[in-house]
Amino acid sequence: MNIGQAAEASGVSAKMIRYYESIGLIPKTVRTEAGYRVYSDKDVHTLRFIRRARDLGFSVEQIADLVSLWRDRARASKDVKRVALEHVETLERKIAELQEMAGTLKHLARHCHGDGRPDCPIIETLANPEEIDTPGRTASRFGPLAKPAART
Amino acid sequence: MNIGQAAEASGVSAKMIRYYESIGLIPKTVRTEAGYRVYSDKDVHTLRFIRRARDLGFSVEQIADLVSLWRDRARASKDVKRVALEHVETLERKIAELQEMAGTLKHLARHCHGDGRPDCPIIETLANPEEIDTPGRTASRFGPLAKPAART
DNA sequence: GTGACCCTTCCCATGATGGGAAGGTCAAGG
DNA sequence: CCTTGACCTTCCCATCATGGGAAGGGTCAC
Repeated sequence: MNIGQAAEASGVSAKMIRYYESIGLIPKTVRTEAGYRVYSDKDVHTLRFIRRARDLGFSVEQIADLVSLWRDRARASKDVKRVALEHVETLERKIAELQEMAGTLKHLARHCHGDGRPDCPIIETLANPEEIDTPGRTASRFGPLAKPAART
Repeated sequence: MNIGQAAEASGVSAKMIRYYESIGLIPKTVRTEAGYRVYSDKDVHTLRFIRRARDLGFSVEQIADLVSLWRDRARASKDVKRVALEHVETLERKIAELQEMAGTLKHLARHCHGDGRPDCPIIETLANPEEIDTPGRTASRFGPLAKPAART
């Protein structure tokens, strides 16, 4: 099977297959005399594994770990679980970060007329974070400002 | 004020200030005879605006829009609101995507012993997505597979 | 043998950011 | 006046996973 067919069958683009090979995530394949890469069904199976792991958001580095755990029939399931749960933590941190952004924006947008007039708490808060809208009740969502943190 | 002081005062790194200038997000500054960039308090104010917008996850492109709306005293608040709500939608799509990943993984991890034994539904599902764990009750979280979508 | 595809490698771009090198500038203290 | 250290300048490279595209060669069916 050529790379195009392997790509089709696995859902991983030919470009990415070559890339994964170049970084060592998958081994170098056999080549035809003309230099074409040749893939077996087993290779396609591996590629599918990789694609599913990507779909779950694992980094290539983590996938390398997962693939080698997969290959290792004496693996300890706790090692797999650890990789997975670490990733879950990363995902949840990211989710919380995005939720904070969305929450702040929705709060601001709720108080923006959204008509032809120029006054707008969104722009005003960006310009001057001292909680100008709804003075009093609502706690400052923009106080310490979504931490300058992990810009991932 | 030199770039280092402007960076300090605004929370935007000197590197990024130069970058923002290079892509036209902020105008070219005055320079001293020696070629040093010089910043005013007004410039720092703009940089702070930009930083807050970044903290809320706006792209540089959106920030360019926001800055020009900010400058435009005849702006319509609906234009600001539109930019904000579009971004909220993007954030929420992203959040949903990450939540699906995290949900799937937590589900799988819940059924993984996480001990020294090799059998592990996480790796097995990656290898063969035909819902091997808890056969029966639980709906396939891995059926159509987290869509190959937006790998942002 | 020719056209329609396929494959190869190589380079470039993305987005926002940091690292670092090589060299110029400035202010303070000796 | 000169040195030193902190700052500035530009330029290039790296990140991460992915796609685009060019230039050149291979394969196959008609």
